[in-house]
Amino acid sequence: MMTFAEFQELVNLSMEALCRDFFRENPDRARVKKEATVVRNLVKILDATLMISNQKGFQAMSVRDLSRETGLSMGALYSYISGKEELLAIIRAQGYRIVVRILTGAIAEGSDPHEKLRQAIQTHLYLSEAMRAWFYFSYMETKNLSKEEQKKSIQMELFTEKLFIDILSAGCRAGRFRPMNVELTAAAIKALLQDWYLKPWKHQRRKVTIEEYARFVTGLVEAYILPSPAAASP
Amino acid sequence: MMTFAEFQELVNLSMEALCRDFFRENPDRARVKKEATVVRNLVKILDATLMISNQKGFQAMSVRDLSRETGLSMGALYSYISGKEELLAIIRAQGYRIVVRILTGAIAEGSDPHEKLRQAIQTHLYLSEAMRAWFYFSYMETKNLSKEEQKKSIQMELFTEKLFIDILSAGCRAGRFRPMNVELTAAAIKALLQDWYLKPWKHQRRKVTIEEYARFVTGLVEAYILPSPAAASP
DNA sequence: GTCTATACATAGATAGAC
DNA sequence: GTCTATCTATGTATAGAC
Repeated sequence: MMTFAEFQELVNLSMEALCRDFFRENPDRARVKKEATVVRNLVKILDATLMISNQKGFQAMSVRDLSRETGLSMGALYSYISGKEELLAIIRAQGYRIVVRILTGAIAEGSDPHEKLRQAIQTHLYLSEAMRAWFYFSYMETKNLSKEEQKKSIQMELFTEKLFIDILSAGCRAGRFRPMNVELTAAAIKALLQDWYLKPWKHQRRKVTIEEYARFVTGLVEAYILPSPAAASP
Repeated sequence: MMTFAEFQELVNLSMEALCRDFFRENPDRARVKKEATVVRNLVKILDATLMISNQKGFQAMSVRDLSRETGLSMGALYSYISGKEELLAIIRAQGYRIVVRILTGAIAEGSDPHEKLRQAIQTHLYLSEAMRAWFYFSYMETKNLSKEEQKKSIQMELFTEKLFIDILSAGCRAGRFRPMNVELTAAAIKALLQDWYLKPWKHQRRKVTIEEYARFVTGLVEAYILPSPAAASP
């Protein structure tokens, strides 16, 4: 299996790459035109937004906070973003694209259900670690968004959960996994994976590495879904 | 095992009982003196706070929102609370007291580790369902609190987790459970229990009852911690 | 006890100089 | 491209009539 360091190197998830993509797709969005400048400042703005929001909440973050943290004046800030609301849309949309791309790519690789499941658990964990601030933000702020944005958030949760549901279902049909409620099981897997980035303080304090955590979750899930040795032999 | 309806009837967790307790302990806190009035309005205020905050976040809830929702004028509101901040303190403190009381009480009842574990899982779930708004609020707003209040929140998470750690440890020592990383296992149980109130929409949509969910979590955890039949027999 | 009216601070956003 | 100064809306909180 891949280590987290290898994963992080393999997929370039830097905020810079993300902002460059965004600028090239929406070149006329900002008042400023030079790519290098836009990317440089957009990186600052988005990084600062995630950091401040994850400390005290997006709503509590004022644009003045953002100005102080980025070193840009109020006026400069508003030449890159149309307002606070747009920040939410950019962050969410760019994040989702990456998540969909990486997760579906990783799962396609696996051959049998068992291997696919391990791969999905590990990739989901690694991805959330590489984009921890984004995942945390996305989870915590969802309920404060507009109804429409909330819907997209829920769709994303259900999309990633569906990846697990499909793997589990395929495994059941193939007789590799024992019969089970695949929806509940997939929901449980999601909850375990989310706990990693929702409570970083807990795992840091106990010095649990992400590789250990991946093995633990895999073991816990497998103990539940694999046919027990006793039942399988006769 | 007890059903949720029975649990809810057994322990009276109404907001009214909670507010009455609070008033009797802090009789000189509010400007208003008549118990019936204070309790009646405090119930309105706290209920409204939880409802609005859980929809758009505590920070985004204005005192004017609170005034509209409770039917009390701004002036009247401020004769029950000293400010928005105090609301947080009241809600958190009263909630914690109840959680500690109910959980420790329920776990003391169980005899052996296995029974205690089931009891703890079920009670934690039922309690979070009976006080769903409070649990959701507590989870979502923690990161937005003052450093000191955050510490109390984390202590609470660790306290309830410790209940599970102790049960698991006792079970391991008694040879009833197989050897395991009890801290990781307890953390996983917490994550599964929290998922119930963090994503009510998911379970509602799938028509999963809380009794079913309790059985599912118990089954999942037991599959992991019980010595496997194959390993146990020789 | 409850209300209305209001003070005062801070928020988001923009105009126009440089 | 970036800054400072400023507008307007909204927020928390209080004073004082009833």
